[in-house]
Amino acid sequence: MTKAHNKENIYDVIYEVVRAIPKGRVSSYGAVAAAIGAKSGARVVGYAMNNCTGVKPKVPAHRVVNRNGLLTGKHHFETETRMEELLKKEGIKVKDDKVVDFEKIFWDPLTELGL
DNA sequence: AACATGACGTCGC
DNA sequence: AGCGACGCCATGT
Repeated sequence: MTKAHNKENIYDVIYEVVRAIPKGRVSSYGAVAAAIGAKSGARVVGYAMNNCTGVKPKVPAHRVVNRNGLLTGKHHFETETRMEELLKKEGIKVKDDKVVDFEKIFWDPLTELGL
């Protein structure tokens, strides 16, 4: 298990960035990783997402996809369809487990946050 | 302390 | 263009 009472974990930073993603927008693990300083730690971002299942406030992990715009983590949600359902509900179109117009709705924290 | 795993990314074939 | 292998960082055993 985690350190529990540790502060400012790398996850907290990741959650913060993910929560900053506007509705109707999506981001990639690599982009978030770069935003937190771990540009090569895309895997760590995914790891954090896996742990965000019981994190407060709720983390919109469904807005985070891989570099291909593919919903690679849909299997980790409550249900496999949960992720695309949430995305569609926010106005994001999902086709074949892939985000439609991913490049257009892509939200880069490094740019949007002014980093 | 070392090995194995993972919701990724990039290079190579 | 599609598939495979290696590399990166953090976590768990």
